[in-house]
Amino acid sequence: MDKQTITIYDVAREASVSMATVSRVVNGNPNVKPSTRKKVLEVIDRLDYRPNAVARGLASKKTTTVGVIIPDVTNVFFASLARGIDDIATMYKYNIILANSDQNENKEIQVLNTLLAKQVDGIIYMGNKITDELRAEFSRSKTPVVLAGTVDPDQQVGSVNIDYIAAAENVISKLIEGGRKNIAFVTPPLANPINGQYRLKGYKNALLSSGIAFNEEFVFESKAKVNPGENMATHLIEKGIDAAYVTDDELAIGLLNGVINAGVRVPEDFEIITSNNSKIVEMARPKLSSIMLPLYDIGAVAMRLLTKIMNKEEIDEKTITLPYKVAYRGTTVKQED
Amino acid sequence: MDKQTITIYDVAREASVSMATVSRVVNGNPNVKPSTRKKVLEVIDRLDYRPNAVARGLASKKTTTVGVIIPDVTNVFFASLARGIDDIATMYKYNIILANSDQNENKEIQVLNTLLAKQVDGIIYMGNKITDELRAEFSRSKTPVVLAGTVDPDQQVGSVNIDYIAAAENVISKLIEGGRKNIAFVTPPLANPINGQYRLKGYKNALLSSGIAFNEEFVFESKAKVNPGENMATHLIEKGIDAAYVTDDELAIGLLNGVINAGVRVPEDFEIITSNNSKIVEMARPKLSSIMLPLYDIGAVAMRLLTKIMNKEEIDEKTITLPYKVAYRGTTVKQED
DNA sequence: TTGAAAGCGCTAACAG
DNA sequence: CTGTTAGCGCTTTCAA
Repeated sequence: MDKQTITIYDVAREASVSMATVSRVVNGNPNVKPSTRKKVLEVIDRLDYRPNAVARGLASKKTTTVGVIIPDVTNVFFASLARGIDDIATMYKYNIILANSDQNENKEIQVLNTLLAKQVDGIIYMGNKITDELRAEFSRSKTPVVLAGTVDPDQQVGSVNIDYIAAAENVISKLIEGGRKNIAFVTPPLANPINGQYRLKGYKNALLSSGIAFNEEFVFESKAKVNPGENMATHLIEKGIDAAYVTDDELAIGLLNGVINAGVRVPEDFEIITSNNSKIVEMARPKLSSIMLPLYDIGAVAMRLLTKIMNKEEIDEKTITLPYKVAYRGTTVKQED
Repeated sequence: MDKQTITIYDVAREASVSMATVSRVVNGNPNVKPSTRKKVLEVIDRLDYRPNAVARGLASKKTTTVGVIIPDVTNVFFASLARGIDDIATMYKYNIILANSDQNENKEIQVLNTLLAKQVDGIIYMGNKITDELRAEFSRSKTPVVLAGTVDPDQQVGSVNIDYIAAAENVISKLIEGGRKNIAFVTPPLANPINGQYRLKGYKNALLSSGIAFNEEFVFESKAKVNPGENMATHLIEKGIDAAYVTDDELAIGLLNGVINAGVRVPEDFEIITSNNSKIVEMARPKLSSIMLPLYDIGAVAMRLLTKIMNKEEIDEKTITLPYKVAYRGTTVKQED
């Protein structure tokens, strides 16, 4: 036979109290006489009783678990956000159900639905473009949603990001000040508004204020992987590119390696600055200069915001913009700020 | 008011059947007259009914979610395993609750308990050493556990790994054949039996069969990070090391960069071969030679094994050893197998 | 093929 | 400070 699972009822019987009282001590309700509490606690310990969270969830309509939709855990960028999310979740007694979406729209909808079926108390979404269907699903359920490292131009739900436009503009301006004229904008699909709208806008702004004409040929779109980055190097060099602002770290390290392999000196003849400051930047040689996106913090703050919403606390501003810095390392001439 | 959550009861009423019947169609029970099924399905669609998984879990005692204990999602090695786990989990209609443990014993016990409280149907554990307390908890509950990329010398629970001893012995022998005499064993804490027992044993075996004496001074223990690896480089060089077998990819890329920065040529004067073949190997320049640990597969197979156990199917062998290959790339003189 | 009814283990009024 | 009593939304016998 199975070891009989022991319930709140068993504890109540053994302690000669009602299950309501047991429930109270389990939930830390102060309205219990110390001696009673002690007695109950003893029995709980003796019987090795463990409250059934599922039953709890059904009765209280709260599961203390939040759903996290992530493109791919294997991507250091998102993994770092996830780590921030989980730490804060744990701090507030929540668990996370992690689901990979591969940025695939159907999968996202699908995953969202099973998350809602599981009655998660909230959802953190990381991804790309928020499609209309997804937005519709979000607003159709009353389950709160917060976006982490993901923008929704509509700002219907909470979100945590940095000012991508200003950050890009900032670093590109510095490149220009340093004398670079032919600066490439290297990025994964522009479909992601962070790249296609915000960062690209920062890039254009920087060019504009320096009187440099925007050249569509200097925008390179590719998969966010090392090899594509490495392979595109000669291509950029042939075009006379002398610096690149890259929006993904894997792409950046690939490009860096490709450029060096082609015999071009970095940073003397070719500068590179990337955007996420994930741990990849220090695996590079020379180490990659980068906008210091506070990855962990974005995840942590997003989760914190979500706890507030779930808790129905007052929110001053649900669209949060975190500060950022820039780390000038080995792939730029400028080595400090 | 809240939008009233619609229940199986509402569907039953609207469709003029009993909730039992609705339950049957929702669960794909064949004992329902096609016309009835059709009618119910229509109502479900019209009312946009979504079964409450929590209630389901309570009634059926199955949650279709498994707990995954991971040291740190941010670590590419574990993240890759997690990806394999999630994909197979999804395939079998399970969701995963992901919990970071930081290899911290208390946290692990703690996490395990909340996972059990949430009535997960199974657990996948990734980590380090299985402490006695943890093992005790594992066997105390009837919830099945499978280890992924983690060994338990006791083999009480299921596990998926490769033959770490043979793999290490293999690559180190090749290094010796190539003429290397002073080969370092560079590793994160030896407390993990994969490193401290298995791989180290392979290292010793290789030395032994070549008549080389084991030198304790050639074993370097460090954190599994890039910087420690980079910093230890000169240290190794001073000791006359001319090759290194590294058990962690981050450590390996750090060491590689450190060695090159010190002006030593790789692979001509110093060879490096690492162990996990995570995506880090191709971020290195030259690319890191590595034992091809089938990361994704280990996770996938572990989850598959778990589904079988949860399903109470016959298991031929719960201690699974996957095959591996070796990729000789730029950090070894030998460039093919 | 379908329905009635008894739980699953716990929370949350409500009463005392 | 403590007990009684309804449910929470669904699965699952057991009958019909």
